[in-house]
Amino acid sequence: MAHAQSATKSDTDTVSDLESLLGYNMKRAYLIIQDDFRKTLGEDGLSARAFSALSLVTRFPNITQSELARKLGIERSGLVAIVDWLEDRNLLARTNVPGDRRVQALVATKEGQKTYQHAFKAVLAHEKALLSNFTDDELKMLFDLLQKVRALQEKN
Amino acid sequence: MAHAQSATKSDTDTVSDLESLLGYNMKRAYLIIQDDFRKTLGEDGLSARAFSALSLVTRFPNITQSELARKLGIERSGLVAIVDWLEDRNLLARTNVPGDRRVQALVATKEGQKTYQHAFKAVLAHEKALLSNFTDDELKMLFDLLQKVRALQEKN
DNA sequence: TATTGTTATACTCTATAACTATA
DNA sequence: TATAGTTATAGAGTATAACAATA
Repeated sequence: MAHAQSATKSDTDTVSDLESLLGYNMKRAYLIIQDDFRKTLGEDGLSARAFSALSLVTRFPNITQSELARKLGIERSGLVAIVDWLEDRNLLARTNVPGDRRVQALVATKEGQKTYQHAFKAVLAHEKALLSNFTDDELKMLFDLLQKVRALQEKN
Repeated sequence: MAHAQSATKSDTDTVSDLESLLGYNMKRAYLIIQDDFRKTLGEDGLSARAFSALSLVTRFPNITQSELARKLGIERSGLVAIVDWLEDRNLLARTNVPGDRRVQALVATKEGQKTYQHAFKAVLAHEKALLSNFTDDELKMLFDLLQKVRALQEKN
């Protein structure tokens, strides 16, 4: 992807060809956002994983762990620790499902819902502040283009 | 960042508010590119870290490990294993620097340079293929916007 | 005192494989 | 046989702290 080369002649001295790869640019940009996220929710706050999981459980009450793992794009096994962590803090609960005793339907507690709404607002506000020098058009463009990348892998 | 909402009314049923966060979109998009990268260079090929390190050593011969770590945005200590790995495969060498015996200047071997050039071309070609349904304008936009995100954190 | 490279160590994230209890 | 949740385990990737050699 030989783009992003609005580089002047003199940049040739300092710019590496990594800069012309989307993967490299994406990783570096992502790390900045990720760092901001962590600062926002704090040392002992929700991890990105817990945040996403809690979000989806809030949005889809009684979702199963398998289904949640699928939506998050991780393995079932990896979800156990996340759900344990959230359950330990009384943010969500595993509940029995009449008719299929294998399944553990997940529901957010009142506290979990409140915690999530609070965290979501904080993250949104911090992103807004971080990206304050982007125009609305630029932000829309960025979201749309990232969505287009994500669409390359249809499954949901 | 309440963008990316070209969502229709009916999407409200299936879309979570995670979709309105840049961090979430960036992570999902990045994982797709990262996955493609790994498939490109194969099981026993260069890792992203080794690829980036080899690239910078090729681009900046005699770079020190401290300087390389700084450019990669990782700790000095983390670089040791990467350099060991590359040195074991005869892709680069640690060399003594007359005048400062603390420093280990890194230089790519002939084989390292060849390996990198080959890998770079492969990654570029795979990215191009992966993103074949993006217009040139879209790609330029995406690169520019990611650069703008990266610029939020000036340090090199 | 400060810096370079290094080791030891630990933590997060993730995957694979195998188990159990159900279906 | 197949599925949901779980456990055990291992491998990246990364960070912090401390050390030896050198400046």
